[in-house]
Amino acid sequence: MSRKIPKPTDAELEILQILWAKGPSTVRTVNELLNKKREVGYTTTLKLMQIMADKGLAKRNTDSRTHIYEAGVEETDTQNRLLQKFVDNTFRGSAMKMVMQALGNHNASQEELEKIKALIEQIEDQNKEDQ
Amino acid sequence: MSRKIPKPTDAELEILQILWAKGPSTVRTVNELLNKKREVGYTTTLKLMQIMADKGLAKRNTDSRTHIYEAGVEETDTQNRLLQKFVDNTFRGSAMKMVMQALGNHNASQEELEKIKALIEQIEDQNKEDQ
DNA sequence: ATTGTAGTACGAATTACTTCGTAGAGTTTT
DNA sequence: AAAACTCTACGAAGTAATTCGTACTACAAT
Repeated sequence: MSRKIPKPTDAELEILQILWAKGPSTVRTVNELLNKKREVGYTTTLKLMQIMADKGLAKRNTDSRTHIYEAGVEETDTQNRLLQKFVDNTFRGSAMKMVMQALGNHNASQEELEKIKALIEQIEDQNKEDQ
Repeated sequence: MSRKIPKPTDAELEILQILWAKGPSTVRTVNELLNKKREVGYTTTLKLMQIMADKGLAKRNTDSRTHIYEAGVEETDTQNRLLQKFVDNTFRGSAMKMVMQALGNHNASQEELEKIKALIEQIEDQNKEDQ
């Protein structure tokens, strides 16, 4: 029986970001990277990563004394789950409203805009096929 | 000295959504609306709204015995603040990545896509002016 | 072999948020 | 005017997340 993997908390997400970006890492490495942003004790990071391994958010290899951790969940999947919840909570479910605000806020470069336009066209084509 | 108004918690945000949607309301009204989604005790809602008034997230008129509450922060501002933080935490600051995922995920209607295209054009025009 | 360094395990304090019970005061109903 | 109801205030329990200290073990250096 594989238990369902829960949504990561904020601190867990911070660590996942590092594991996603760097791949398999030791606690020390992760802690050092975290400390570039804010001060965290080594055992704090260790404990969190142990909890994450428990929950299935991370996998660890305990063959050598120094354990190696890697992400146990996919970056994109996780982002999507969190995005869904965020849109519900903050934009009452209106993803479009959020997209509009994000676009309006952020200084989008021409290149980024092109990518979005391409994506929109792709979606439109698909909408047509569905008819 | 006006204290800085803090970021609303999840429960507070739920209440703000109601206040934004309905305008000035009593605790009873808010509680009844909340209870359409999930069971919450009256005094729980009351306490939260009192805390929100303390923090400045809500304003209240105590002229009559039954206090009237209204939102103390702007909907769009608040959404933007939360959006910023969410993008940082979850998408490592890449608003565009998030937009792409939101667009890809959500089944956008043609009408919505048109709105976004219009917005993009607007941004592009402005980008040109800036040169 | 002793000392120092790096690692895991884990209990427990701390902090933040949520929930509710109870008390008391003001209204309304009978 | 008593009873029933509605409201605010507020302490405090409950729950979840974060942080860290201490104990213990393994390895490395002297």
